[in-house]
Amino acid sequence: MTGQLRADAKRNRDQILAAARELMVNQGAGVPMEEIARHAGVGVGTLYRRFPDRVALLRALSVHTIENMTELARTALRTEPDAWTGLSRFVRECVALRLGALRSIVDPELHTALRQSDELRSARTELLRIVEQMIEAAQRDGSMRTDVGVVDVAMLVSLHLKRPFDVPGTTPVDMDARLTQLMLDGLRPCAATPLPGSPTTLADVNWDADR
Amino acid sequence: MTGQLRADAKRNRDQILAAARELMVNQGAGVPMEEIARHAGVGVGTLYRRFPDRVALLRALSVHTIENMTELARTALRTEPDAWTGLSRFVRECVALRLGALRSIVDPELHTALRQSDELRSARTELLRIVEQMIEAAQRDGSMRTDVGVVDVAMLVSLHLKRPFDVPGTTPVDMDARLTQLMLDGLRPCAATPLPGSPTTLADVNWDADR
Amino acid sequence: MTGQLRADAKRNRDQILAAARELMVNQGAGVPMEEIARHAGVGVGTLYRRFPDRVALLRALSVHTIENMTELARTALRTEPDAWTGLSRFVRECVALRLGALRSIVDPELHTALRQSDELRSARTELLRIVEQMIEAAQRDGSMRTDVGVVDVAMLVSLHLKRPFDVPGTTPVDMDARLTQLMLDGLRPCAATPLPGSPTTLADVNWDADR
Amino acid sequence: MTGQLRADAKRNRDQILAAARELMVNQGAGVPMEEIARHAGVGVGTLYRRFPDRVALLRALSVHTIENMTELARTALRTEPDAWTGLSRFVRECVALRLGALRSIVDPELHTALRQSDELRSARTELLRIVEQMIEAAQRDGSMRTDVGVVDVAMLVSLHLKRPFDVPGTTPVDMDARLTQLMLDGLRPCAATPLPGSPTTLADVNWDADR
DNA sequence: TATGAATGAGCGTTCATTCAT
DNA sequence: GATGAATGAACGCTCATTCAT
Repeated sequence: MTGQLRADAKRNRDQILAAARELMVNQGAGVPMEEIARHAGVGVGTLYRRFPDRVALLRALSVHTIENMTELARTALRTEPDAWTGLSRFVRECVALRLGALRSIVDPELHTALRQSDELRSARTELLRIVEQMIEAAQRDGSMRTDVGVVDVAMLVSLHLKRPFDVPGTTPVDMDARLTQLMLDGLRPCAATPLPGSPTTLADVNWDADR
Repeated sequence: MTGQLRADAKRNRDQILAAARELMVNQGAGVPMEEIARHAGVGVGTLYRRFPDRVALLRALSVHTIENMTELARTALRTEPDAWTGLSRFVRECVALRLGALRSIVDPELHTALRQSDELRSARTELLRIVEQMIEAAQRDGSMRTDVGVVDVAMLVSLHLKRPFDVPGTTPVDMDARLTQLMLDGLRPCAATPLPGSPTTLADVNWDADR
Repeated sequence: MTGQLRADAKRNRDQILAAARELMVNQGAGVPMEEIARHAGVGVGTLYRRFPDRVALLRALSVHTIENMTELARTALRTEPDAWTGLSRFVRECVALRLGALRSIVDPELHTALRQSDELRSARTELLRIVEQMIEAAQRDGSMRTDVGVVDVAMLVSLHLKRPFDVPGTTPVDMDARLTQLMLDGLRPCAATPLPGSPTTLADVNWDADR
Repeated sequence: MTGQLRADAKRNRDQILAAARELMVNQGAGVPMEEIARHAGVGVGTLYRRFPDRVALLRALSVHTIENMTELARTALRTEPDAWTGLSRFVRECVALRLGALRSIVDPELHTALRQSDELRSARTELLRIVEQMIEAAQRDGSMRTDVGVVDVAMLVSLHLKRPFDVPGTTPVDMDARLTQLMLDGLRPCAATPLPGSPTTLADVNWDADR
């Protein structure tokens, strides 16, 4: 009985998240709440019942997204023959799906609000730990330069999540693939020019300063 | 008399552009027009007299910015010993100054509006031509991979114009330098993995499709 | 079976009324219906089943309150040695319990809606009749000025139902007692300054004009 | 030149305050801002330009009102033959004009916000000082009971600012006069029943606790 | 010509009420 | 009969743009 109700509610929640993801990734985090509701096929009231305000919605979306990414990372690590291939695949998938794009779209004020969330914090840490494993393995077997850490890679990927402009004469999907490959090549040991500073790893970061 | 007035007017215009640049780069293209006017030390009315609406302001700002970049590119080309060094310097300068950041901040709707401008179009072409010279020279002397074109590089740089998040435990300026270097290393011939598609050069692009 | 249900229903009804009274007296008649329901430990649906809208709830609440007051008046009349003492006690009790405060909290629009109720009308008449008895007796034995009627007293008391501001340095309960005493002293014959108009009694009032 | 503009602006400001006073006194402090604007003959934007939010409007209104009251008190003190007559006149005028009614209409939350204002605080103190002079003089010459202080009187008057219900068969203005007279008679020495606590004067009150 | 006042459309959010479960 | 999810109208407030001075 409650199960039924919950099913409906759950479905609504999911539709809202899906609509929000699509609209926010394409048009920025400022999309009118009403438009999100409309796309999800519900009234604004329903949206607000699930997510008390825009920040809450963004938070839920971010956690959801990060969990998707974690899943992708795990699969890549498990499935691919070596760490570097796994990492490359993971990065390509993130870019293709624009997973995580939200973090980069958010305006500074919202961004600050987001950082407060413990749930987000721990989801992020879990993800980064897995990516760090891939990186360390790749560095150990010599397929990746050793002067970069997870945080460097995360920042790099986050830059690539912005959808590039449409340039008439090119196809966006090709452009994406080319840019991503250029980024990956920059992580290889061969061309490595010494970097200023030192690799930024999970251990270096004091996330608590966020609080 | 008119000379006086024109001087004043010019000054107003410049102050407005400066204020707009600073505010928009830091807080996004959505900054209230009134705040821009206040920072520029003029009334809103004056702002609107110079730039009939937000898009016009953005357009002027973009042209101005591109002209700055062109200047930087020219100087780098003239001053540095070889093309690759010139290109690297130019890229680092653009990133450091966030020149061009506006294009990437702008929301899609504004972006479309911007593309309509002939003035912008020709300023951009002029800039890209110079960068293309650097690229071709660097490719000729073997210091740069040959499967990329100006447009690829431009897209790549534009991704790096987004200001990265503050990660507690790192300094933004270091982070910038590291990420930029990684991007540049990806453009070197040594690690080059074959790219899908073909290098996108000025000649390949049909800008007219924008109209 | 039905008995069970009715008992439950009755209990729900009472809980709702109690919650509504408490919240409305303290926070005004505008309290969200959902908050009332929550405080009563029921769902909104249940609240709306019992009371089709806010006005109906208010009406029930008012009737209930007036019945309480009637009870107090009866007891005071029966228990106290003389009419004036009885009246004073009744007034003090009403003020202390903020009985009737709802009438004064209600915004004009709701107020108009309330007046339509026959049930309310007759409960009120019953109460006023008893108070009138006390007044007439007190006037007869010389302990109360003779130029006032029930309606005057009722209006006066209703003014005193508004909770006074907290003034730092005073205790609300003391303040209440002082203000109430000042009001009662004004009803004594001794200081009586002639009043404009004539005493307003039950007989003078044409309640039907409300309809 | 600015004078002209200011004249217009000033006129708008005054119209807004007048509209706000009328609507708030009659319908509570919750009147839609848009309705206030409409009554004032301006757009909402204008209202918000003058008063950044509802609290600011209420604050301005309160200060304005208190200043009116101060003026009335001063005149009464100067003009009437003795202090008691002056006080009576002042009280009657306040009631007739519903001056100060706003303080009593305000919902608790707004009320708290209002107390923060230094401007309001000092206007109020100035008013209370003058009323205190009248009270002390009246007490000295034996025309007023000595167990009450300004704060008691202020609270009493504030209760009487609530507009009484329309009772069919009575005229509101008569009702006002009768109720006010009853209040004043309660302040006379003759019928005085000892009050609990002690007179609350300006000196007793620790307004700073508000901050 | 520069100013900043005025306008009103638009967005975020709340809440009374309805209705499917 | 009880529940609480869904709806949408309404209100507070902001900001782009216009226009009187």
